Amino acid sequence: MATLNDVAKRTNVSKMTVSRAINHPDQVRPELRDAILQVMTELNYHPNAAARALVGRRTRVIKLTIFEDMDITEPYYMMLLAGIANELNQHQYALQIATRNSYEVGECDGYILTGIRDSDAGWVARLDQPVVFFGRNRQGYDYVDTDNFQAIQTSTAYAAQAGYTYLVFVGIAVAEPFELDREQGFQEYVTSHQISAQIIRLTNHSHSATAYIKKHWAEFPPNTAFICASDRLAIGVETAIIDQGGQVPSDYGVIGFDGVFLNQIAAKRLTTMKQPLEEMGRAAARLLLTKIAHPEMSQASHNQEKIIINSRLSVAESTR
Amino acid sequence: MATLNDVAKRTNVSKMTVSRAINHPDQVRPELRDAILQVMTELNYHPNAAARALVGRRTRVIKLTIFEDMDITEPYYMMLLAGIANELNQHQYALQIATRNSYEVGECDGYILTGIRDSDAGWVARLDQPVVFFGRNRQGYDYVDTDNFQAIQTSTAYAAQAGYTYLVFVGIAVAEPFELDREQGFQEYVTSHQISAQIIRLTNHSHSATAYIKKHWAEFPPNTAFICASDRLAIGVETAIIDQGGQVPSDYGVIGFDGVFLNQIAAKRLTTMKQPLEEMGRAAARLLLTKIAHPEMSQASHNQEKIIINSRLSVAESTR
DNA sequence: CTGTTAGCGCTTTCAG
DNA sequence: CTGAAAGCGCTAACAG
Repeated sequence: MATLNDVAKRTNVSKMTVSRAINHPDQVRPELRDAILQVMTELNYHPNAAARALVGRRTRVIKLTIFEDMDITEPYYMMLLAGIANELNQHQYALQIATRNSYEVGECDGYILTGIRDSDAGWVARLDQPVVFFGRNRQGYDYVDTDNFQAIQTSTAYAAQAGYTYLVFVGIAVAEPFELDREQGFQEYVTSHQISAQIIRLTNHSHSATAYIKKHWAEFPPNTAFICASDRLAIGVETAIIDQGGQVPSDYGVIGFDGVFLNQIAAKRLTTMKQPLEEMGRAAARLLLTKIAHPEMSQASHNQEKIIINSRLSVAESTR
Repeated sequence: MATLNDVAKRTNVSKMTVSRAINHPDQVRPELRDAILQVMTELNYHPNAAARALVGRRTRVIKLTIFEDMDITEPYYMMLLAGIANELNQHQYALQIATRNSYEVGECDGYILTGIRDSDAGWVARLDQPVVFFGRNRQGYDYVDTDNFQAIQTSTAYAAQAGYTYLVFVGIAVAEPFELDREQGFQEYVTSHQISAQIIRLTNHSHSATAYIKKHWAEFPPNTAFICASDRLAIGVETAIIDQGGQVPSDYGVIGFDGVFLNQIAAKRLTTMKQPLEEMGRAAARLLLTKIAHPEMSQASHNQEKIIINSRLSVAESTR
């Protein structure tokens, strides 16, 4: 491994000049600089990250939490991760994966947190570096999210306008902000438009939905649309309808949420509220890097920074 | 941030003694050691990773490649990642995500590679740290994999013994070792047992399978079983069969591959060859850490180290 | 068992 | 524009 010194000797300058050629190119005579750069590639020189981190107190490492209880089989997280990684890489930052046991192994310049539970509040508050959340949170941390309230209103309005006269919201039985926002979006829409509707809450598995819909089939006359809080639930609903002999989309509509992958797998490709996760990941990374670059910003304004990225209804074969 | 020196002063010893209390506890008088440990927690001292990396020439960082062209929506990768992260964390190693553009930002002690294409051969060969592949490879790198040949033979044998008399292998149209092994496993089984069979190759999307099966429906008499190279294809096959009015599993059997997640989503839960991905990830991490700990091992024996982890047939509702 | 010395590779002063 | 000195936090190697 070539060091700064190796390059310096070969070029007959001090290592400081080489260092400057890298970090402050304008402070070095152009021809000298070019000669140095030349030698650097010849020697395949790469600055030692540890040494830089030691002297500069910045590691160029960002940590992202991945927890076991996060249902990591959701392709969701991988898309996020890819978006974050790509954005960080453009800025020469590395992405490290943190788990509950390892968030303190090795230093970093900032954290992107997702899947945090109330019981994590303690250590999260003690983190000594800037933090960005993925998903709305009540603790006042900056975050990136989509507007869940408005997304479901859009889905619901679409179903209503397509002429479905009975609307069912199939939600996930968790008391998280994202879910409450979605339910509320549905509720307010059907109330203000005086549409017959009901809300059901299930565990987020396709078979929960299938079982529920079959069991309560009598409650769902033709011209019912199901607005689901995830594609996983939507697939289960679709399976149940087909199994009962219902016609999709002519008699029954199904709308999912996420649009990462499962919507493509469904027998009738799902109409779904598609979250631009790659972009959301990038936005989280950018926000964090900005906070790192401007520490005063994080301190001065105590108000919570929010980046809301719109989801888009992707219309397919499960609605008319 | 407390440093070694802070702890040393508070304890009235030299910082070397503190260092020893951490790294070579047996070389420090027990009572002194306990006092030091006590002060360390009081001061919330954590060794600086950069300083250690600088002096020790080991970063305690492992990089895992995640490429855009890897179809990262496959929950597959996330499971792998989780397994690797968990194992590394137990050994106080951090996991970093590398992309094609960023594999050289920051040092590491080793690489776990997956999704590598022939065009990557150049930079892969130039990596100056131990490497473990995920998946069999022709370039002679150590790897972790499941026995694809034998896994498909098991699936095929299961279908035959269940009394399905016509067997169809639904493969993925790529010329990768994993796929060739699977096809060969099928081929050899049906040949040696003189079973009527055919092989088809499709892009790995459920709708490719649905479309193909519907179009060629006449070729598949009752008592046909489909052995698929992925759960994604299997779901598509199942959808087609149901759509054509075929009975699963009484007249038609479907067997998938992977068993991560999609098998649960299918209308009839899939019988599938379940890869223990979390365990495979852990195994890859362990193998790599062993190579790092014993560099001589990597050099001395030029033969390729292989860790083969058995997949298990998980029987559900799509076969009788 | 404990302390001293030296140095990992780099950058931030401060002098030229 | 360029160089010399000092030090980031830690540990290996040698003394005691």
